[in-house]
Amino acid sequence: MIKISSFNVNGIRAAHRKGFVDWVEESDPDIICIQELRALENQVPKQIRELDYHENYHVADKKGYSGVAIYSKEEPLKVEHGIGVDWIDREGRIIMAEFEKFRVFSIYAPSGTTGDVRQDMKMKFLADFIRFGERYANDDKPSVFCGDYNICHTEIDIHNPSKQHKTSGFLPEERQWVTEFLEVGYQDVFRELHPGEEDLYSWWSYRAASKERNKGWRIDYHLATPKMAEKAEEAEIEMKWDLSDHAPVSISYKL
Amino acid sequence: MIKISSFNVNGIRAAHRKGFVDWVEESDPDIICIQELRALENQVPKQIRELDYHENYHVADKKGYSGVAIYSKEEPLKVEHGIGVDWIDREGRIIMAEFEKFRVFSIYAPSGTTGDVRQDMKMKFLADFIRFGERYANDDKPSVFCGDYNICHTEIDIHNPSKQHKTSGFLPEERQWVTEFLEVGYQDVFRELHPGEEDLYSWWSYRAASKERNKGWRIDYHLATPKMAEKAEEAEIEMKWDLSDHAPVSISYKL
DNA sequence: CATAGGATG
DNA sequence: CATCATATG
Repeated sequence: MIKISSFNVNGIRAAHRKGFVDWVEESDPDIICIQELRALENQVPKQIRELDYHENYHVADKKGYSGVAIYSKEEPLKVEHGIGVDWIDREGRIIMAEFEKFRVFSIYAPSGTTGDVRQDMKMKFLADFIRFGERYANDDKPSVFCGDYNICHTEIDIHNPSKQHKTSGFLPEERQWVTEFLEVGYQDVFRELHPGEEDLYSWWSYRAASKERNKGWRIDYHLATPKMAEKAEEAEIEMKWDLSDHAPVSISYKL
Repeated sequence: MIKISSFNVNGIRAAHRKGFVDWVEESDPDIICIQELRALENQVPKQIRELDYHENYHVADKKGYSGVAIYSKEEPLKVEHGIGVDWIDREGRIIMAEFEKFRVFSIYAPSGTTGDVRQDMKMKFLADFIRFGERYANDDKPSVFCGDYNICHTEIDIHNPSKQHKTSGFLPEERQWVTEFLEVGYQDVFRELHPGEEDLYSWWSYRAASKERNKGWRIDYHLATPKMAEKAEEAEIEMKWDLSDHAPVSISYKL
């Protein structure tokens, strides 16, 4: 069994102060897909770097902004950064680690909440990203795209859906994009293991005590090819840790 | 007896979080000369504004920067802001409150620690300020200029003096300026009440545990005309409070 | 080392 | 509401 966790840490240094290392030791994932590192590699706290994982990073040009990583107990056979689109790759949003039996991606899609300019870039990112996804959809080697997509797919993925139809992250065109990505050949592994189950979220606003009231959004996914998804056994959102505004989404695969 | 406190709060909002109101209630000064407010008047915490003091402010153009105030139990007969030099007055460094029997000033001299440009401005400020001091030196009404001058006068006003002769705040020309200000007709009231006494400081760097080791500087003064200084009875640096990197310098005058 | 404001989420 | 960068001290 391989346990893979997807976790937007909202600043690895902040998460470290709140007990990131305790989480790693207790949850003990084999692979951790990190998003929003908000640090350069050499700014990652020493206690984290001393964990028994191979670390691979893809950071943004801009300091303190974005950045993804994959930590793995096993050393990857190959690591790739970005998707080959310059402006995207300078924002540190995609990294891939290839192992003998599968590939893992750590993905951080742009947020569109700050206005039209960023919303337009988000949609551009998504358009390019779907083509990137097509490259791996029919490959013999199973793949899983873990990360923060900043989109809730369906009404049960967001609290108070009726009031959110004009909110970035739940716009019709964004939700449609998730549907299209699934049509390319990916499966929403967490949802398949918890079909129809309500009130399962992976992000809560820091405002208005959203987490204690569980007024959240499910925007962090494992999107996997069928050969990967069929191996999934158990999926959990690790809500008990308060390390970030997101919670780790951890899934065990029988590989 | 009138107790006047001079206190660089290093951000009134931060000082408030650490118990500024407790200090006011326990120390109970009649007049508080505040420096480095680092807030607009309407950003001052409500609990402070609800204290039983008349408040008068002189803030900087730049938000979160500099700013002085005088809080007084009695309402001033007159309040004046600045010294009539535009660039100085836009930095919120001087306010005067006039009462029946005396005048009080709250002064915040520039720091020169960030480099030559600011050091030059500090010396320019001091040159203009000495002319401002001359206006009140021979006035019948006693005056006291309370504040943070960012200068240690003599070797006993700074820890480790032999190593500081090239440090902004203890440069020969700065120390000479204090001497000249005294020659204009002001007295260093705290020092006159504690002549020759060592290890009396009003500021400690936040670095290297300077305060617990009492590795400080005395840069906050009551500089008073003779008619004011002769009324001083008791002077204390209130080190027990940890509200700022400075401590309040409180002197009681028999007026 | 600490306080602010500003950008970003 | 929170994290980070930058200016200032």
